[in-house]
Amino acid sequence: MNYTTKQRDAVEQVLASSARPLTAQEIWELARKKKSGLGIATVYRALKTLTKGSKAVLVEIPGSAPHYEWQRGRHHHHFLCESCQRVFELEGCVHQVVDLAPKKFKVKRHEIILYGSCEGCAQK
Amino acid sequence: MNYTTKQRDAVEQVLASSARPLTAQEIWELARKKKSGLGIATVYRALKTLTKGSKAVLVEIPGSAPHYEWQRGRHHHHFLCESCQRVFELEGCVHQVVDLAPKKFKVKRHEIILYGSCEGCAQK
DNA sequence: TGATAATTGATAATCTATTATCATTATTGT
DNA sequence: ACAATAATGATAATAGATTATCAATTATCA
Repeated sequence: MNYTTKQRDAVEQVLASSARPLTAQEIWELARKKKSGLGIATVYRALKTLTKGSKAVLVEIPGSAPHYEWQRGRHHHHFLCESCQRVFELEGCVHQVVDLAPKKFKVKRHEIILYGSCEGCAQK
Repeated sequence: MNYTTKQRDAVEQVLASSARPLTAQEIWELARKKKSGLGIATVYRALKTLTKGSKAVLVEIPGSAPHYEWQRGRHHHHFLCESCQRVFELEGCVHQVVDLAPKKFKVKRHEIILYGSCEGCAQK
């Protein structure tokens, strides 16, 4: 009940080799170069399997389409370039942000999202 | 070209008197108590006018429906209670978060979102 | 008060990402 | 190679929030 297929391999390879989170569309465009004829539905099916297995993570950034990123384990945050619309991973964290909550609130997780221009777009 | 109506007043009053961001549905339910028969479309029309005029702001939190909050001017962030699904405003900020971006990136704004349980839900 | 133009309520339509459907094709264990 | 079953591709369908449409109602001001 879990065959190995070229379509799944293609999706997994695309995600695993990307330095930044990608949209389902981007993944589709890149993966179909490895497996022509690949359907978008199969991309979603593969993404679903990967996220359920904790191999990939859905990244939701207000103001942009849903992105998917390979699960590399380390805690990090994101940057959305409002010019090219690409999402970048940011290293590190400012853990003190959890102190912004009232003392009686229980903070389980947090997100820090920066918006602006990436290196390439900032130069123009 | 801008009549004063009870429906708009109702929507504005609901938003302006709420301590936390509300969804369009919540605003509708509260505002129709002030103006019976109020339609959801009118709520959206009022929200659109208010946000365009910078009197209200759309608050998007991954994992929850869109919320709207009255524009009170002070910089702040949000907390989503994953139990009751309500969004709360948090006072203050940890400005160092902007340093998470690579030096050549230009950071224009940022969002900090905390997730967990609000006071009421944490007790249960 | 009346004419004029904006607003409203009900609801159909839209939008975008994702899922369901189903006939066809491919993978697996024997 | 073969039967059994899972995976695929094309596309219709779905979901949730918001917008468009349009006849009926209402605010405004001369």
